Amino acid sequence: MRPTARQVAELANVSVATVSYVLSGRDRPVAAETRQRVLDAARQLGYTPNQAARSLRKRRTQRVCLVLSSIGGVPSDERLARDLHEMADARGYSVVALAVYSEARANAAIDVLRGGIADGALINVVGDHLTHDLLSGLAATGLPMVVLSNESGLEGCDVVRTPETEACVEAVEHLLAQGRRRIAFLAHRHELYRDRPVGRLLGYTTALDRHGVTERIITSGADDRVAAYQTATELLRSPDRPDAIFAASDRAAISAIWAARDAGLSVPGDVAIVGAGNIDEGLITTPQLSTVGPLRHDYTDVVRLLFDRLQAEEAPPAREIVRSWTFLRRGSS
Amino acid sequence: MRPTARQVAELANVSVATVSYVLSGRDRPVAAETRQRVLDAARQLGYTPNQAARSLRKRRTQRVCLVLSSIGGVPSDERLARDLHEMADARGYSVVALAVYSEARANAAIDVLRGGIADGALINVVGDHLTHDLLSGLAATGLPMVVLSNESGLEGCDVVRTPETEACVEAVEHLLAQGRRRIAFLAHRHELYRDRPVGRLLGYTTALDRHGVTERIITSGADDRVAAYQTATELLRSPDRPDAIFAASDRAAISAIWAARDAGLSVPGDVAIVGAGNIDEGLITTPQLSTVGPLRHDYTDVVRLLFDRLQAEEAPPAREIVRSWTFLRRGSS
DNA sequence: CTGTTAGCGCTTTCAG
DNA sequence: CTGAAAGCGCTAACAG
Repeated sequence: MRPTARQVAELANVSVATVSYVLSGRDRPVAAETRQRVLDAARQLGYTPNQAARSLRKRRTQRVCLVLSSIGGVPSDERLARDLHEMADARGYSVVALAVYSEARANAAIDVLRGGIADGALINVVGDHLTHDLLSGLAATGLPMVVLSNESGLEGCDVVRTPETEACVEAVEHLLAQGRRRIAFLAHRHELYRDRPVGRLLGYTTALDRHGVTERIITSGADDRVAAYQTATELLRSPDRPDAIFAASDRAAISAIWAARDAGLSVPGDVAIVGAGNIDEGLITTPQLSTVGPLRHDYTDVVRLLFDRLQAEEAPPAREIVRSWTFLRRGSS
Repeated sequence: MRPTARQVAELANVSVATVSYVLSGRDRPVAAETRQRVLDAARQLGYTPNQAARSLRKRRTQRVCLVLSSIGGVPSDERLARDLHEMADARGYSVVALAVYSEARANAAIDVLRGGIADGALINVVGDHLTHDLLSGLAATGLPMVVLSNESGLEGCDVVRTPETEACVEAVEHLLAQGRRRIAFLAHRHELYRDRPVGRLLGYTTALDRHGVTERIITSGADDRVAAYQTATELLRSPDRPDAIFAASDRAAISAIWAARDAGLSVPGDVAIVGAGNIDEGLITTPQLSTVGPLRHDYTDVVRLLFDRLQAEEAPPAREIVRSWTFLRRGSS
């Protein structure tokens, strides 16, 4: 169905080798007139080289793979994807994205990667679908990869850490310092179904533990603006309503601000609200949203890690980047 | 680096053919004991078949490709992606996603598809990066594809239409019927840089034309919640503020509701607000958001189109689906 | 300057 | 029940 180099060669009256040299632009001297014939033939047939054959032969795909929890679930993924695409473009790579969603598909995604879909991978999957073993096994194949994860013991790849737990501790301590004692936490689902607290939830519990506050109000809702609004509304209309809400995502926190306003409560007077992620939208709420997160949303350093690895002669030592997360006090707390 | 079938074969003391038969599970009789030896050897070496080689040989990838404007830009993409993944899973396909972003990358994406990255494609790209010619050229290669587009003249593929223009006309006529005359439109960028109005913007201008209203207030902002908030704020604080805002996205419309409330205006008393897309979040605003959009967010019919095509013996005739879009009056208008 | 040829790693006849 | 061998479409020596 699709034309092959062979057909182009026949049409142009040259060998397939010449077709290959002309079209892949490798520096082999070829007569201008011949080159033109090949180009014409290729255009006429609508020829595009078969990537499977090419990468089988060259043993590289000129592709990188972005592995995410889902397509469009997490706001920061958008920036990560943009920055990756930008650098990939500049270095002549194309980008494909893979969504993990479930544990079953985590295995499938690993197989696709092991099957050689790309020369390298940038992995940002929250939750525990992509187990440590899966990741280690993949790294052990020699696939260049950089993983955004706070898990320990990841070897053979670059790791990007986000000290979110520490930053969340700081945020909750800030609330405690104001005298708030009934602090509710809106969690991401993936942080709830674990045997012990991790990540942002761990920040919450750690801060409370540290200050001898025993009350824990933990609900889900951070994954979803609507759920967050409903949860916050329930919380805020209950007789023993919290005096602070710490949400594991800014989106949920913003919903909480709206829930508070709609319930006739003042923020931060009646209830302080803090989010996580530092999305721009926090600047247009009334009051502006206090949050923990990165000061700048820039993943170029992360992305560079991957391309350094791809273009290195031999595998460089595993590197680690620690992204900076801080508490940003604004009007809502 | 990565083990090949040959190495598995040597370790198991069988031929590569046997390895292939055992691992790809095709129904060739093979002794239980031999099968086990192969399985063990494969496990021991951590063998995963090379997909490039496999699909070169089989002339199919068992993959489908989802082509989007961006990763995580459009809320409806999330549903589309989910539904596609679900059906792909059920039929034994994997899914890779491609983001187009710019015109340059549109060409790159087409090349990747022509290069045979997948057996079929589901394409949902707004704006004009993916030109009619690019799409037609791709369809002409025989690649099974379904395209979400209102453009006419797309041949050789299934097309999914969304009658958004008509639904938008209805929404604006509803505003006009209320006596609103200064109706502002918050547009998506891609609708602004065209020679003539299309899509949702066209709905806006058509309705106004039809009712002899000459005032046009067209701004950008629909792509971005923050920009929408700022734009709406400017609009609403100006001396000749609009009495209605029609936003090309619900996200922007919700920002506009906030902007109105923060400006001390009542919705819909002082200003009516209507969005587009019918996202769930419109149900938790105060007042609830009037919108145009689908009643149910379900893409299984769209996705089925693709898999029907993939699994058909010979190419079925091009089909067309028209998704239903309606005006949903709620509290904000 | 150009053609011939040997694979890349896999699947699938065809022989046994 | 299993192996040998051809070949998917391409690239890269090597030979001319």
